[in-house]
Amino acid sequence: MNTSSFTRKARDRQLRKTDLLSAAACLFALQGYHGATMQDIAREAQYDTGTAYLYFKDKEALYFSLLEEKISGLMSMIKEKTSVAKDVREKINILIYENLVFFGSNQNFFHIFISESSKFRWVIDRKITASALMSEHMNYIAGIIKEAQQQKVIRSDFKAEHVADIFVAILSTVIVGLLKEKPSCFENIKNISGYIFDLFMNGVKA
Amino acid sequence: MNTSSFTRKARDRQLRKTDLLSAAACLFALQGYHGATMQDIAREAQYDTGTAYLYFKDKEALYFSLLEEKISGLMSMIKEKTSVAKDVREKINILIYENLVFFGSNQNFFHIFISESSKFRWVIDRKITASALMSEHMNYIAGIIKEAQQQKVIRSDFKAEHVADIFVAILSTVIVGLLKEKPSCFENIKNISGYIFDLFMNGVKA
Amino acid sequence: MNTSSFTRKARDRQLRKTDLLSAAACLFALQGYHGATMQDIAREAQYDTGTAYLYFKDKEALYFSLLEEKISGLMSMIKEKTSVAKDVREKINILIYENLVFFGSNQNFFHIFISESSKFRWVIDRKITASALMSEHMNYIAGIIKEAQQQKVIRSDFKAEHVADIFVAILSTVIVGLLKEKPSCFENIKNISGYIFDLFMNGVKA
Amino acid sequence: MNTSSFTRKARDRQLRKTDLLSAAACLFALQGYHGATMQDIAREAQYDTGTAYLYFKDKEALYFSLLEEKISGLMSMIKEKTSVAKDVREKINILIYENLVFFGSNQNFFHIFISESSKFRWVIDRKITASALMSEHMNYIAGIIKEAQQQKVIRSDFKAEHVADIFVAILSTVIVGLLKEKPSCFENIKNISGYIFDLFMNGVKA
DNA sequence: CATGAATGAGTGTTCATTCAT
DNA sequence: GATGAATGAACACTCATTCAT
Repeated sequence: MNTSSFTRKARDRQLRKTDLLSAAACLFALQGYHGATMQDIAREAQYDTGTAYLYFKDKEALYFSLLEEKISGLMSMIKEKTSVAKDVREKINILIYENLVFFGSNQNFFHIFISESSKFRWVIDRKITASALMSEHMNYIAGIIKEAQQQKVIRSDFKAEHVADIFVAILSTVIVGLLKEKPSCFENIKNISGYIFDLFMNGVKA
Repeated sequence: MNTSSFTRKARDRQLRKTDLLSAAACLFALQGYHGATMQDIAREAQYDTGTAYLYFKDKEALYFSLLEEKISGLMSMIKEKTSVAKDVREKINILIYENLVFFGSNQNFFHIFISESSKFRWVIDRKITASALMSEHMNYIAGIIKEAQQQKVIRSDFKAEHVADIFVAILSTVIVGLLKEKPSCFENIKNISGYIFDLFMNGVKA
Repeated sequence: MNTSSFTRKARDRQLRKTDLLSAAACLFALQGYHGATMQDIAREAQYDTGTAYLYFKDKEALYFSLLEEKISGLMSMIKEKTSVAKDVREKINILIYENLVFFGSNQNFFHIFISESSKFRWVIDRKITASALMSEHMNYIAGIIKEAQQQKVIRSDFKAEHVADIFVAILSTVIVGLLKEKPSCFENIKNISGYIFDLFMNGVKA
Repeated sequence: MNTSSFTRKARDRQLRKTDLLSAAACLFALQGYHGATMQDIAREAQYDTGTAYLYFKDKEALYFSLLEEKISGLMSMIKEKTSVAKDVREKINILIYENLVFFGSNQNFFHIFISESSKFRWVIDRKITASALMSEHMNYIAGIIKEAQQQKVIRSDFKAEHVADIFVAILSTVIVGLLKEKPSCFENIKNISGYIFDLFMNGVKA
């Protein structure tokens, strides 16, 4: 009984957090970090202002929780899917494909993601904060790139980390383009994946 | 006499504006648009709060002036330098080189530039503002890409605008990498330019 | 339960508003619209700065709420009391009497009222705002005057609206005199009413 | 030479003051004391901001100079014209007539005048200032009323000061009405004067 | 003396955060 | 735990006033 009650409590708590994080994703994406107010977010999630503070220490914590939740979701999905790849080329293809799938169904979060990518550091109230998750994510990709370099699939004259950055930059740029044109066209993802892989591997020369 | 006095006044005015724009570049880069206060910016430029408002209608105007001044500077430099290129490959090379030169000596502004690039729209106080300058800049690059496509230098299966976006993304990513590692290493720009051109044209395959 | 809780909340809210309106009446009367700061008003009502904004959108809204509340209070009292008058002379007498009673116990507001009466228009930040309430009040009085004109109690060679203006001017002037001399002497209102009626009807000739 | 130079200087100085006072009259009338800025007033008079401070200690001084200049102009005119009256009834008639003439050609100032009349006291920056000129003006009128009372032209059961207040209130109210309807109809002043005298003396009864 | 740029204190307003109910 | 009113520090922006030229 205790256990189940504890479990239910914990589950409820997680439920509330998820509600708030969804609302936050929506509003941070639309209005930016500063433009979205805690009251707006709470109300969007159909809670009251103070309630948000029962689940998140402050606005920053809410923001980083959102980042953390989404990125770790993306990472675990990627890890799972890439683990079955027969070679590193397929791994990269899966990486691209899964990113497209993920951001296709997390379009709000994508806005936050790229805004975050473009930051070297996070400054709030003169206090610098870094997003550890973001680095972890980049490191994982860099790991795959390194593997590809060792297998002579990818040139080795650049550091894997840099190549990873460029990989993400190209991927993000294509997604931005897709979202600008028709947000719903995340259907033929298979094709788009292929294009991106081609672009990344072979560049743009004729 | 009148003329010289007018000239000096105009020059002084421009001087003050430049002071403020430099301070703004520094603080907007470090703290972001919302994080930087007008008071901080004014004080950084060694003026008083109200003085800033003699030169810029409001915070937004200061921000967009900064954007405008820098981007139009970058654009005019690029236009001038690319105009002497003997072919489109050289044009692209110059484009890369001049971007590196420019952002090497406008590192503060670079932070703002990429943060701005990553915005689909600008939301301030629920009012959406678009940066026309940014589009103009991208259009110019897209023009060069289109030329390259017509001359079969760049593949034609992507729209020029998308290729331009990817070009800027790769360029920016490399600059970010350079700034992260050693902000001063903008010396061997020639080499770096070559790498970027190669990356852009041929991709990362081994 | 819900109902009572709702009622209490609504009542509390009204209580807060009333507190703030009283403080506003006091400070606007003493310092004028521009002289009184929101901080002063809030503090006078023993709230903090931001609290005032929970109840009134902005300073102007607070000011006009005050105007509205008081004038509509005055009007409804006048309407009620004049409705039982047996003839139009008595109506006018009641009008005078009730004005004296009202402004005797709303002396702060009286300062605002006459300052407002002396305005042709309201200019805040280059934006013109008119006080509809004030016109309504004047129209009601003009209605009574018109009645008196039709019953040959008041001369008909002036437009009722102008006579109403003069009526209010005389009334206000007498109240100003009373307040200047001894703010507490609103006791023998009956007598004063008579004097005013006489003055209004018969003028000052010997 | 010294003398004439001194004279010219003094005259020039007076000229500048007059320019500024006219501009002030216009802007204070239109925008109110707080709404009109020193810069606006100076520019309206075609001077620079600082110049205004060479002639007036501060904004308040400018405002009160305006009041003083106009009211003393009005008073001296009234004194001159009433001095030739053959009896006190004619004095009062002249008083009315000259007020209409004066405010007809000083419509801007009239707005300021009535706004000032409706003030018991002047509060700027928590400092109370009284307008001595205004009292003097009222005292002069009260003197005429007293004379009329002694000559049994006006009833003696009210204090002369109160009757003077009522006199001014009626006069102002009529002027407000005229300005509202057609600012230019200050032509048939003779007629209007007669109406006002009648109203003041005999009231509004049929 | 005239100028008008610079000053900086002060205002209205917002919003992250707290806490009594 | 949930609420949402209260808080108060912080911000953008204004404008009377000064002072170097």
